[in-house]
Amino acid sequence: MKSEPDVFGLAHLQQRPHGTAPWDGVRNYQARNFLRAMQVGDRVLFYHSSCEVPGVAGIAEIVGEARPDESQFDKKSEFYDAGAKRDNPRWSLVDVKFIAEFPKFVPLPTLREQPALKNMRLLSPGNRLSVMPVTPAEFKTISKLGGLK
DNA sequence: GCCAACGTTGGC
DNA sequence: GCCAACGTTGGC
Repeated sequence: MKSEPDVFGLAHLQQRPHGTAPWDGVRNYQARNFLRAMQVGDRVLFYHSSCEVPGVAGIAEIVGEARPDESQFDKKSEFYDAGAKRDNPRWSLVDVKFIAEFPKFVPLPTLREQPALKNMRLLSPGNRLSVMPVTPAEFKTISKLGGLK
């Protein structure tokens, strides 16, 4: 899952009560579908985007499966969607919990150097999805680079 | 259903 | 700030 560290980084998640926050504001259908496929207990790589050094900062976990994202109905929200209907919500969110910050931040160029990650979706050209799947092997590789087992 | 225009994301 | 790669919108 991607987020801009200046807006909501891994440190922000850690500081929340119980290290938990709703992952709202996803407004892309593909990303939404990946959110809806998530299950409680799924581990998440927390990626920092649009910043000085983009890369993976650490690990989070899904603690609440997909439910309607209330901000789609909130006219004052930047995520308001006039097309979303109460009886058939268009956008979902999941609840995410902080697990660990990597002892070693894993910068994007390092990810690109790894042969084991050459097929990773995150690294494919033009990738703009803020939520995307990761294989167990990719997860393991990146965790090791980050200094965790 | 096609496609141009436009907006957004995100690395650099 | 630039630009490539999308996704979305709307005219036709």
